[in-house]
Amino acid sequence: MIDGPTKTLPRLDESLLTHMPPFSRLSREQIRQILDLASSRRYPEGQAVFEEGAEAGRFFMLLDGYIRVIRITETGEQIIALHIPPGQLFGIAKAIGRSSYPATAVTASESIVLSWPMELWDSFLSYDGFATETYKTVGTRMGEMNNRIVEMATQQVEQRVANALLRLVNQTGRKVEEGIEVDFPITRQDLSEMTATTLHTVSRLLSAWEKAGMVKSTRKHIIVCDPHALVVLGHHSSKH
Amino acid sequence: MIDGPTKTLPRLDESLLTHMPPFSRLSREQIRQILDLASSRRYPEGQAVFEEGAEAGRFFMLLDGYIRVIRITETGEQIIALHIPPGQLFGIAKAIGRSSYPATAVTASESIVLSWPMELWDSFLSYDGFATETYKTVGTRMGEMNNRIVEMATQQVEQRVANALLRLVNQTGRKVEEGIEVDFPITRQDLSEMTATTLHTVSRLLSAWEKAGMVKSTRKHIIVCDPHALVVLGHHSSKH
DNA sequence: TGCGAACTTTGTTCTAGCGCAAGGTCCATC
DNA sequence: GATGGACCTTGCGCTAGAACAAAGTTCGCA
Repeated sequence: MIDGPTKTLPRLDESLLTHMPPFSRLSREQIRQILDLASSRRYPEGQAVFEEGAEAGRFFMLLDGYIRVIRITETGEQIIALHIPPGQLFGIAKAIGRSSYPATAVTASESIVLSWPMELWDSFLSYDGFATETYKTVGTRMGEMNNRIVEMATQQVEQRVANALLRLVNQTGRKVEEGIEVDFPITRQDLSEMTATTLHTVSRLLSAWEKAGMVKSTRKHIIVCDPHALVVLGHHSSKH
Repeated sequence: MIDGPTKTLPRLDESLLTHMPPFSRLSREQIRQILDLASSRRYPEGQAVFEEGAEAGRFFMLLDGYIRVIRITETGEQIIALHIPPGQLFGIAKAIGRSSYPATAVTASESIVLSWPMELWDSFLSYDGFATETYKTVGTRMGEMNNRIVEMATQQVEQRVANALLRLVNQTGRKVEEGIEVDFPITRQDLSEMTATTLHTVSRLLSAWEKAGMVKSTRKHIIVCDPHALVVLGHHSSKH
């Protein structure tokens, strides 16, 4: 079966949303209403869901997969701003008083996404708990950005990469035999775009950490074996 | 006359708020109500209005002066996150779903500040235009943080300092005979904390720019004479 | 009017990590 | 099962800018 770009998948079940924070205080009927207004769509890995600067016509909830929020400079460099795990809203330009998307959203792995027309935003705000949860999300993301600025301003590359990797496994980690694995395909290049360094430096660091038994990595996969050791590295004072 | 810490200055005039965006759509009576609930206070230069991590008991509006939003690392380094010009709300933790302040606010020059107990926040949200303007402010600040991350990740020190200086004169500049002057006392150290570099490097850059006739600076004062030349410097490609 | 603290300048040395280069490995596709 | 593209590794030299150092300047205040 082939899905057209904005086609709806087989009827969505209420249980999809009942445990997602923005909707968790709603009744089954309310959730039914919300689902009936939603489009759902599957995106293969690496697809753009929306582009920076485009008119913010819809807002989204990630049901499954991972979203990478990126920005691109005039000179073509990519910066990865954020990874979004399942269960979160994204593309919520209206929540920060914008009418266009401030960044590009790309799937980091195959993903299932719900979306609604932005015209419905104001009506969603009146659902119990929705506004609160939304602004909490905004606050969290702001906090993350802030921490990132502080990190980039004060820490060495090794510490930044260690911290970025820790954040990834904390937020999106999947337990495997040897440790905790980042739950989506990730390259050295990706990590370098998250930490403002080069893929070469990331590669060298991962090699060194692998020799020290702290991580294990293969093509596009990274397993953290000894998180504590990474934490130590990450806290390692500052530029002294 | 000596003001106690939370004392109210002589009765506040409605005209103070009528042209501030968050309140500009309100009637004279509504503004009167709001002012009657406010405390106003004068802070000398360099005073903390609130500290990172403290319980967010009040929210604020800057009437006059400048606020510097800073964060401090475990190792004691300061990062300047933002400067807030008169007419803006700050310390609005509730707007991003937080119960504590995410950063420290210090006056960059002598300032006059209104404040209200955070318990009033929800009631303020129902004033026409207040919520919209507030979330726009949040969005703008998020955008600035985002740009800063991109800048730090892709640009050289010289470009970052040039851009930071341009932003300062654009947002807070005062026209003087020789050009545009930053409207509050600012040291090389401050500029370095805004751009993740050292005061030495900033000093060298300013010296060079002064020789080239682009700026004029004295102790704690910087005048930009040739903004266009700085713009050119700031856009100067990237790390190539 | 003289002292000390805060701020600024400028020179020199040193290094983290980037740029460049080359080669290796994995994987999809035909 | 061969070809090409995407991804990864490693070595080496170089440079932006931090660190270190020392002296000069401005200002508030006793």
